[in-house]
Amino acid sequence: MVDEQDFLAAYDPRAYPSVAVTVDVVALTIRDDALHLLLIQRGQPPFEGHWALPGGFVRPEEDLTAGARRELAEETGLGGAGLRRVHLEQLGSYGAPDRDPRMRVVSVAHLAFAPDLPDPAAGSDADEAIWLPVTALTSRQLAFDHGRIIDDALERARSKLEYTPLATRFLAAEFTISELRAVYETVWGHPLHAGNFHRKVLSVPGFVESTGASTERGGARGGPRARLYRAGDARLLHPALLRPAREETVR
Amino acid sequence: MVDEQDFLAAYDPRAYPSVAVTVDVVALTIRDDALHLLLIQRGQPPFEGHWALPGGFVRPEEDLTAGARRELAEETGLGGAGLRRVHLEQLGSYGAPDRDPRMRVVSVAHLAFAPDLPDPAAGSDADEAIWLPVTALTSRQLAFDHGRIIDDALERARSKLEYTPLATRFLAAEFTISELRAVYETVWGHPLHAGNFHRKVLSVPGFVESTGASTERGGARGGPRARLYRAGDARLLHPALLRPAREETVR
DNA sequence: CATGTCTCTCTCAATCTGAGAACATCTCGA
DNA sequence: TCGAGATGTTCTCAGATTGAGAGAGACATG
Repeated sequence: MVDEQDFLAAYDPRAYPSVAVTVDVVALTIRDDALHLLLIQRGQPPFEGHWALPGGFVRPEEDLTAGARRELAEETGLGGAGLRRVHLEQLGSYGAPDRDPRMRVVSVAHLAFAPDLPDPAAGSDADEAIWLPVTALTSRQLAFDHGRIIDDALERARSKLEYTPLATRFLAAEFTISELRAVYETVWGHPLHAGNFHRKVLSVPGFVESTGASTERGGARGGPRARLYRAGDARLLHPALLRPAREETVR
Repeated sequence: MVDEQDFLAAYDPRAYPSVAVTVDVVALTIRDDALHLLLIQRGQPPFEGHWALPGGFVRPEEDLTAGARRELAEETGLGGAGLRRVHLEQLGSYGAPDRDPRMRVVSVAHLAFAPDLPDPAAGSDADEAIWLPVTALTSRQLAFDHGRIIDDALERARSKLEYTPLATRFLAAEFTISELRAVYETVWGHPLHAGNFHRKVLSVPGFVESTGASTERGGARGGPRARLYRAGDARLLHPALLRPAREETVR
């Protein structure tokens, strides 16, 4: 069971064939009531012209999450203050031996939830980064195994909204219950009952807290001014805000 | 933002400083109504004499999960057939720059649920592997950041029992509802109401299916023979089997 | 064979959810 | 300026789910 390489590596990991480690980020935001993610069109082979997640090699002195935060900052043009409202978590690692034709590359994928951000400045990095609606993904060619990473990320995002208050990270610091509901409807992909959602959000301890203020105007198409809330101090929703039953996905 | 190394790596990842990638496995099982995990006492520095998770370097031709499965097989002595009943999933990656004093090592941690297995054969691998009760962890010195990995794994395990039927992976192919309840009580660390648990398990579609048979004898301390079930075809529990409220952990 | 344990079912109250409705407030176009 | 329509918020009510307790019957042990 113990081969020569393992034996050497036990004393000195440098004796083992090297692997490159990258961090990739699935950055999600909501624009015009549609879920968007940040993609970059590749300028060189492999997969030249295909779309890829923002990412790059981990630097020697930085932690994995720090690398992801750096990549996100580079591609969005966001500074330290702006990044603070962005949620970033590790999604998982992807390391199939043939996922990069050049050499063995293990990618540590991350997932980010961001409020609506301006379009990336074209000159901030060498490549062209854009916010693409997830519904437009099928028409784009994706590089490497990024299609699978994105699928996993979207499912994680849907799931996270159920038991964490992270939906608020898609919104400004102050928001209305209806705006929060729109986040859920966009990420989950189906409408929710306004009254029941309202009741549920206010009943979960620490989900949101009232600012006391209201919006300046009513809704664009009518309706009264809405009360404003900010994110509460809960890290988990209890009881959770569950998606309606989805029998198909269960088996 | 684009430094020399990034620039080179864009064309050839080999130009980038190398990182070692390992897979580690937090293998959990239940013995004598106590949660145990597989640990190995290290025979060489660094952390000589400390306890570590089974793991090792990823081989060039194997996927991450395949590497974890191989490590698990080596340390448990389990063959292909035995491994099939073991649940294995990726937990997350740990890559703090200083987590291994020798060089930059990124570890892709995995989580395994196994039925009660025999003690590892002493000669199956160079190191001494044992099943240690998780309650005894505080008295052992753990190598690297394996303490944190184990903490994360235990929390993941507790959470997984809520919304997946994976508790059955701790049991033999056929089991009683009481044995299943014992798994939950062991992993969650507190007793459950027998009647309500029974009702819930049978009401969740696809969680368990009846074999029609019953145990040969009653319980060791009395009681009727119990009906036997096997795992159903559900991959998710819907509605979930939630832990009782835990206000403390929420904020 | 008496005692205590355990499986399994049942009841009841409390809570939560889904669906619908009521009502006041506001925007917009006629 | 006014009416129509949309929206925010609160209620009601029925159905489902959960927590707690109780009880009938089967079984091991001494």
